[in-house]
Amino acid sequence: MPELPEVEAVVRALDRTVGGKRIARVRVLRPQTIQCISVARFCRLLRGRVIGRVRRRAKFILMDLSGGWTVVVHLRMTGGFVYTESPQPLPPTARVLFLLDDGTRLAYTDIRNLGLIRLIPTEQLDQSEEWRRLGVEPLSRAFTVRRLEEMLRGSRRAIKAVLLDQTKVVGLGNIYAVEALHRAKVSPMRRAESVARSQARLVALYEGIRETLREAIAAQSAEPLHLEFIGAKRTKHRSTASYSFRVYGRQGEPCPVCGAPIRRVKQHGRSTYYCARCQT
DNA sequence: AGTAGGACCTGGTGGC
DNA sequence: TGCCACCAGGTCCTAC
Repeated sequence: MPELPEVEAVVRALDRTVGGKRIARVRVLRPQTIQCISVARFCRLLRGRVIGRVRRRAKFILMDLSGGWTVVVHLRMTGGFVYTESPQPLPPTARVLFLLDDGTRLAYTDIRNLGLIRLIPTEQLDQSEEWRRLGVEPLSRAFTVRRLEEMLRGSRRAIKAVLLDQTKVVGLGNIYAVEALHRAKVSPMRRAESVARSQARLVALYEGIRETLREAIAAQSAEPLHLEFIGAKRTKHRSTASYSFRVYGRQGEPCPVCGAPIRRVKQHGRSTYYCARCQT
């Protein structure tokens, strides 16, 4: 589920629901979810702190706390949050509970247990090696056609692989990389350097990335804010309720642009969907 | 510098 | 119904 638009939706929902509340107590149901710090220390350091702003960097969720600490969450594939009044039952996938002093509680849930939570001093965030390596935010002003050109130039990798590389540009995952390429009419298999050489393709891809992400974010925020079910994944088909994909998951269906059947191939072990007629 | 492949985990789906 | 293979939105590691 979670690529940039989904993480952004979770961040906004969290900011509205738990921003400003005080953490009374923390219960860790699955110790391995907490990284880089002991569970005891994690619980002790969180107790009594007030949750300030909730923000996002790349696909990380950052909850700033009073006293200069930040909770860092990465949802990976199946992480999410559930917010409930105290007596209500918890989902079986709850891994960490944040009990708030107004009697509500926030549960971090994760089916596959790939997600992670850390607690680090806010000021140390920017200094970590991992943070430094993160690429540009695609919706920020720092991301320009020029910047895109620089990151593609000289690379013989497939363009899709570069879009998924979080040290280049952050936030795109398998779905939105595929969607952006379709919008830009660029083949996922085309070498990055050859995209860089064509100004038309470059601009189309730049716009494709931004429009795809903007639309997905807009679609998420058009949905009613689920207070009780923030983020968690539960879908029969893989489309988000109000956002349907142009090509992702649509093998064999007609391309929405030209009608040719959408193909599915494996690239680096992951499914790529594209239209062989209009993406070149 | 690349890529392929596997690992981490769990659950859902479709075929037989 | 049971069993099995395969699939999944992320990232990291090792071996070529």
